[in-house]
Amino acid sequence: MHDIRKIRETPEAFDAGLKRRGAEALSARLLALDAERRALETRAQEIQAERNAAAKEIGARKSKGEDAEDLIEQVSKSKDAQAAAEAEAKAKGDELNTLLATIPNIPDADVPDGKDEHDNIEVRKWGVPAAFDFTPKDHVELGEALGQMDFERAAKMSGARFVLLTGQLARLERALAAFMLDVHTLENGYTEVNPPALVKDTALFGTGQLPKFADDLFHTVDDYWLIPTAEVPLTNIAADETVAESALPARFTAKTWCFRSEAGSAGKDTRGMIRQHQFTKVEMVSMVKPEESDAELERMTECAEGILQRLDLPYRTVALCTGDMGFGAAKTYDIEVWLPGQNTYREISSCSNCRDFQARRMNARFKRADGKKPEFVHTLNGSGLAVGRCLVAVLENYQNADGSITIPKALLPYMAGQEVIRPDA
RNA sequence: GGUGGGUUGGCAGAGUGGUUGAAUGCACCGGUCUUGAAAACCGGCAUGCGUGAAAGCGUAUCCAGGGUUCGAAUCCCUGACCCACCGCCA
Repeated sequence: MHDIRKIRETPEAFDAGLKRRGAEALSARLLALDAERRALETRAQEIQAERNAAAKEIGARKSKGEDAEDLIEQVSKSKDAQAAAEAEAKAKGDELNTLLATIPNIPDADVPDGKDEHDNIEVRKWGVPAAFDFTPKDHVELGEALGQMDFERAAKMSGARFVLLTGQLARLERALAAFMLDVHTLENGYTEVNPPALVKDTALFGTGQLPKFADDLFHTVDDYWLIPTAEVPLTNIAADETVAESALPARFTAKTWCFRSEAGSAGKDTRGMIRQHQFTKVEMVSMVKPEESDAELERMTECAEGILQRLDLPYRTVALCTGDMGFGAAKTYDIEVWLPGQNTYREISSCSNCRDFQARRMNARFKRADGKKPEFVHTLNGSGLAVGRCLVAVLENYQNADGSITIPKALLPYMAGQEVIRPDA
């Protein structure tokens, strides 16, 4: 959500930012609504002030036992005019807010301009894809041959885009998530959270999924929404709160299921575990002071990359261009892991600085020690990592010629002594 | 799901429909006193919005939304949440 006062002050910069994202200039329309709203509000307040004064006078007269009928009659007349002005002001305000709520965040100055993912810029690359002396299989072939990854049975009960992991693969997924959580909590300073997976619409408005992207979400009949990412419950921890400066930075991590309708993705990544309606993800969220959010984005991205480094999975980090960034982000790094089965890098993490965009929507503030007015915090979120896709990466990168999977060293403590995953006996 | 009770400032807690943004206490900030501190005493102490160069002025806010009234923290209706008990339940 944007600050209308800031738009008032620098409308050109606002429109220029929208243009970089491929959106039309809106400041003129916003400022017209804003001016109308304020004029109507002032008029309503003037009428109200007169009525309040009259009501006081009536009270004063009555307490002295005097007659006040003339005033009562006079004041009654202004009632409709006031109600009308108030209603109009509210209508304009609603219109303004409705429009504001659908406007994406403005990209940072250093975000590369571009139309789509082809214009993203690689900022670094880590690791060297292994050379196989056989043709590497993709995770579907590997998992099904192991007899521990079953798309057909999942489809029987749930339809497309679900999977049933069993045995050692189910354990491997659990191991990955536990490993990530341990690193983030024990080494990276994040507090582990086990949050609700069903939330109200206000929470989704706060992080920016609503009102624009309802189609991407699952909605229950009794009006809950399934979270598409733990970013939603973790960031909303700060909603409607004003914390002390000393409480920042606040860092939270959670392993949750994420539920996405994938409404606009029909036909895309239909094979395998890459794009599912339900997947496990370990998420990181930070609330920081405005002057700290640039550094925090770098830090968070390093925390995510650290997981891949310790799993010895090759990856590259890209800076998203203006056209590929999410609604609430001012700057985003995607981390893409190497998948030998697809012979390409695929997104496994996305780390974003939302600045005060979400904080303003959910009213998340902090107060500096010097006692000045509360300010909005800056919020950041990043996957650390997408567990399902990480499982895919482990299978494809650690596969052996016979179809068995070597367990990455970092996961051995989580695998009950098992070093290699083989087909079920 | 049922019945009953509740929701007032940072906290606790008053508040006969009339000049109440709201008593009082605690906390907090400033001052007096003190070698220093404590105590005592004095004063201050909510937020949003509009307007204004500023001081200020106006307006709204006592869970939320409607209503009655010249006037609502106070009366009426609806809803949310909390607490207790009952039922059900991992």
